[in-house]
Amino acid sequence: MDTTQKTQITSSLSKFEDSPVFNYINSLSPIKPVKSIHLTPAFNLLSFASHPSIFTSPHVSSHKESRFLKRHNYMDQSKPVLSSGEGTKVSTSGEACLEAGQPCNSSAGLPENFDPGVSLDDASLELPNEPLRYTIELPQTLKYDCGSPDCDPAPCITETNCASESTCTSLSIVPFVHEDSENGFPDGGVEIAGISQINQKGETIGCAWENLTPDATDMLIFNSPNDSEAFRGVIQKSLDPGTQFCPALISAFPKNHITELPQTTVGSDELKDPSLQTGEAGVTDCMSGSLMHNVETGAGMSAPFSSESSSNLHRGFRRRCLDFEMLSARRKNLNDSSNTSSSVDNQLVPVRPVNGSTVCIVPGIGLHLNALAITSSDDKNTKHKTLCSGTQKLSFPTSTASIFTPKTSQEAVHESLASASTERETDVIENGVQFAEDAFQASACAINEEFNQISPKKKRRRLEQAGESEACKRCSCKKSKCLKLYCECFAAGVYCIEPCSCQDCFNKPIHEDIVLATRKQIESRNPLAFAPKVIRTSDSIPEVGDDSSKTPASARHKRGCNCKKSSCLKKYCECYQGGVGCSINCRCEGCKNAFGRKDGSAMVETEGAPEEDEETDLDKNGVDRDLEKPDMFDHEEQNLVSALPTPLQPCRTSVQLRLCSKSKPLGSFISIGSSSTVDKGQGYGKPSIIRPRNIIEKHLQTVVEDEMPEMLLDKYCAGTGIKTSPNSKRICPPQGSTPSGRKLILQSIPSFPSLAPQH
DNA sequence: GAGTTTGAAACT
DNA sequence: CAGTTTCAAACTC
Repeated sequence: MDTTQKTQITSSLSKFEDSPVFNYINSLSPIKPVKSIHLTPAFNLLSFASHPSIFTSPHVSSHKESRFLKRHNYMDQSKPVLSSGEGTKVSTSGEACLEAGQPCNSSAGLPENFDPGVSLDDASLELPNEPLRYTIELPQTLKYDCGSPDCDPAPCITETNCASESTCTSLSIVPFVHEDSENGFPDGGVEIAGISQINQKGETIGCAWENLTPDATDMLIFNSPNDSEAFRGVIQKSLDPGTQFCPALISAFPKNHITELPQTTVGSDELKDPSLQTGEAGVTDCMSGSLMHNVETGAGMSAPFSSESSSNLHRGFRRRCLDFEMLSARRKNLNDSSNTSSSVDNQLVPVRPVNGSTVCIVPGIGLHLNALAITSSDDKNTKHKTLCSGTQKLSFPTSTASIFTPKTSQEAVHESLASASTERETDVIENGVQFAEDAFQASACAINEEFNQISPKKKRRRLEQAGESEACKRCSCKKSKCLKLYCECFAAGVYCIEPCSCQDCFNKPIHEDIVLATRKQIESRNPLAFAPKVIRTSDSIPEVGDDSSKTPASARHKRGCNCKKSSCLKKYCECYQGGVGCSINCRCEGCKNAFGRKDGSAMVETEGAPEEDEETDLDKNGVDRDLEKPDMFDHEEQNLVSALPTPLQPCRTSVQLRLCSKSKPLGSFISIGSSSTVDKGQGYGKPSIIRPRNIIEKHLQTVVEDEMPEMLLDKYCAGTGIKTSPNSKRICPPQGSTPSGRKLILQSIPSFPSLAPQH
């Protein structure tokens, strides 16, 4: 722009400003023109990862976003500490913000003004109420903060300081931008806005703060022994009240939906915790889902700031946060785009669980999420142990439910879900739910991780021993560089994290390119390589069907096992580990799989009735079958409730696996049509075990798994003509893979979502 | 915590 | 496709 233009603009602006109309608008709108301008650029840089890359998402998008969000979170935490000064950072935008922030903090102590009272409160409280406005309001809050006398106009977030550093402003501004749609960041704006509407409040604030705080969170890695403890306290807090969680969920939900959710719980609880108040904003941001925020906030908050503890916690979360962020962003997008179902499909795959509530899974992200979910589950489990001694069953994985624990939360969720009449709404809600779950799980996992960080192995063992080892994926690869399927993390589509004890790990966001490339390679060899190992065969795969009965549940292992010495009674056996019975596909010797023997006899164990006709049964009513077998949990939560405590591990495993699959590619795979599949679905192998999990999870899991396989099969088998299973084991049914209904679903299914970025 | 066992994954 | 090797989880002590 030429100076002339600028001058013109400025002049015009001044005119406008002068005009009463402008004033009026100004009064109404929180947005400040100036900020918006700065922001746009910043945005680009920051956020957007936008697309989930294939695998994704985790890496790029997540990474970036995560950072973005993270900061927020951290900021909150750090806030108190901030003053200390981290001006040093320069590199990232966030860092830049820091600089900007510093001045603010130091200068005026603005932070306090800024956050605490107003912003936080508003955020937490208001969020539920006025989802839509958040975007707008946030800015306002910012304004207020900044604008507030306390904050010097100059130093604060506002333009002057930040101006130089677009990031800073950008963050705060973001919301504005979004609404204003001023910038050309439609996406960014949207996503951001979408990501955390709720967050926005906090975020916005958080942003500013974060900026101030900088990456400290990232940067700061403390090994404070206390962390765990601090965490506990926090976590417990967060966990205890289901209510808290609710808020998180609420936040997770699309704005529209949010309103529906019970607000009361949120506000009160969160507010109660001082810690929450302060820290949450940031946390929520990260979580986008806000799920995290409870936990984190609690953590962060609780520790009055031992930056250390909080930092650690955050770190742990971070990873998860990324996912969440991703999810949230996408969800928002979905919501936004919800109008255009098609678009949505690509990104999210709404699944309809039993209840009819749909769950959306993010494709690319899916992996992550899935992984997270899985991991989370594990983590959750672990947490439960530690945190909730009593409630083992509450598995985080199911996470939301468990987390929400309190019925209230769950109920609220359900209600919200139920409330949504239209599919979209349901979808959205579910997305929200899922998201929340994911976030939650992630958070949980993160927490656990943090927790566990001390000694991954030990923790791992503990968990495992506890039977929850599976929760968060952790690997200890030494030679594979975590770029092969040997690596559980990689196989699960997630990045390795701190708790991992791997060596020379390349499965990190930093090496995203490598990871993706490797994934592609592997997928090229075996398209199903990253598909869930456990598939619900019954419907989809008749082949097995022949003796579908094999697997107790409708679920089966994708390739089948090849056990020779373990008699399929140990986790060495993937079928057993997945909580499913062995099937024809298995080449095991001396199969004694408790979930169902290869010959089919075993299956009986669980049930008396053969599953054979799962297809028929499922087709008719997946439920029926399930009913027969506890294994199957259909989707129904009911079953869960009744669920027996069978071998937890298997359950978990199965669940986890499913989750993983889910998270991975599955998400992407799952298509809208899935509903049908879901219905059928159930089948986890011996799901009975699984019950503990939340309903939601179940739904998700079931859906995902079931569908995935089918989809995969269909795709590969029918669609591509590739019949093979990766191993050459029959994945595709010789005949027509799916009997009737399923195929439809498959078609709808996007494609192999797998990690691979866009093929 | 170290070592062994096991079976999937990868390689030939 | 089958056999072998590599690898890391699962398991045991």
